Amino acid sequence: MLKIFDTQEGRKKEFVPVREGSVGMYFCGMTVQSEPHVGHMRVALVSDVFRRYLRFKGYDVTLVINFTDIDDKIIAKAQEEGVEYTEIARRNIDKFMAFLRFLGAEEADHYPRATDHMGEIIDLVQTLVDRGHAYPSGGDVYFEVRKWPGYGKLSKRNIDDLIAGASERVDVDERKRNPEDFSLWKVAKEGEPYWDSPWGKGRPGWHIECSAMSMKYLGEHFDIHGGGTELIFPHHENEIAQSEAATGKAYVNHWVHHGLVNLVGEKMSKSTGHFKTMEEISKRFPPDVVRFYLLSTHYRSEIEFSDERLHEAATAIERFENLFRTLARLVGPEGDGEAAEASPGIVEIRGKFIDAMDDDLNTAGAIGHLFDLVRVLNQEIESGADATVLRGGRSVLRELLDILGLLRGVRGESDEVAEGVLQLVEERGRARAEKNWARADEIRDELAAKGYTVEDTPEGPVVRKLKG
RNA sequence: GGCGGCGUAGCCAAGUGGCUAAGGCAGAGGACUGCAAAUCCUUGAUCCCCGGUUCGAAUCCGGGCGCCGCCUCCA
Repeated sequence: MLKIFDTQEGRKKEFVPVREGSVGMYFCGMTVQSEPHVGHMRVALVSDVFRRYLRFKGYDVTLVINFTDIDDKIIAKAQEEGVEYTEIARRNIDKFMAFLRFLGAEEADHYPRATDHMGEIIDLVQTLVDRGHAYPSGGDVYFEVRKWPGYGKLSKRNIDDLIAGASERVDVDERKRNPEDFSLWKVAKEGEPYWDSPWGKGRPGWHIECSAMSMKYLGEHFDIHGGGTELIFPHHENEIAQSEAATGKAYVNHWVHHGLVNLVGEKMSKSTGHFKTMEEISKRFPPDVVRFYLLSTHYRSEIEFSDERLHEAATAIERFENLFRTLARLVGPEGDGEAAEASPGIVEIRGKFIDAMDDDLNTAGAIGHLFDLVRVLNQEIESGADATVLRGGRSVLRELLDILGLLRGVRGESDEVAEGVLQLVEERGRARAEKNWARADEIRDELAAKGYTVEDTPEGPVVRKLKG
């Protein structure tokens, strides 16, 4: 039975879809004010693995990831660079999409942008005004928080504490009836982009777009809404208030919040400039390494991103690659040849993997079981198990790796080698046949200098590229 | 000040009442190898501290210490 944690209830709940057989998921993607960083990749990965696993469980999944492509910072950045705000948005959205592909995340079904949904946003604001939950004031429109009794149920805060705690920071604005009210629509300042609305020229506040767009693509009540923990308050709290006040019904069943990605103990933050861009990461580490690393901690935990951690992940990943290479050598490529059912030990491990994933997507536990599976397969190889059994075991490993989206490109083929390398390997073979060990080792050093390592197996030498 | 989270072997990290506390990285010993590599075998934990509940707690409750996040744009 699949259980998924829900921030609102503060516990794992059995997953029961709103509509039988299908799942609607909405994740807050990014505000495209600056380049995507590793933190954004965690959303991409968490949503991707949720989708893969729910699909594995037989659901028809619709995934929506939004882009906030209009806000103060984007406008400021555009003015600073002297370009249209759309240019800033386009550039960063393109990068986000490129890194999704880099990581091997499947495309979402929809990537809605705020600026493409002004009609829906304005309609929703109007509904809230009509229902008495919001009020126009000086070209702005505000949500009246005190009129919504459920306010604070997600973030477990009450309004008075909020005001007291943040008294120095809450905007004091004479257009608001109460300091805790938040804007649904903001009047356009001179020189800013704007859209026409019943309240004059302006643009949406930050929170309303997610309500409008999620309900457009997934309905007024859907299954999973996700994002980073820092979005719990105020963004998601406000989203619940707006959406439920507008529709009069429950909005989301499972609020899924992943932990933040830190760099050496400190949160990455746009305001401090303390973050790593994906561009930097993608140049230095292969996709599987980044993916493996991000999945080796439970999604709700914080995770520290460091070179040391990434290098460990790279070493760990090699265990899988080595196994696939050995298997390809012994029993041929995947899909070829007769396969028997995997051995009982492997079938048991498969069950444990699924149990872990059923338990709120415990990818860290699941990966632990995967290493058990690797060991069992290596043991079977060592003990000379039948090729059909090995093929069966390999297909289970592949099935489970696919759920995590790992090692999809790794088929165990030999590495491409540069010119002259094979000749050296052959020469080394001759030297070894003549027991000229000194020459053989010398050639091995030469190969290492060129970036290759050679392993002697019963089936002959295997050349591999050294990992940089 | 308010709200919330975390503290498990050298490092990372599962486990949330009951078999010998997963797994990875690093380390040590062994097998295999001409030597390696890969692989296999063996090897490491007073579960932050102090009380309490319980037949039984890493796991629940109370207190303490330490670290972190949110309350303001942020995945």
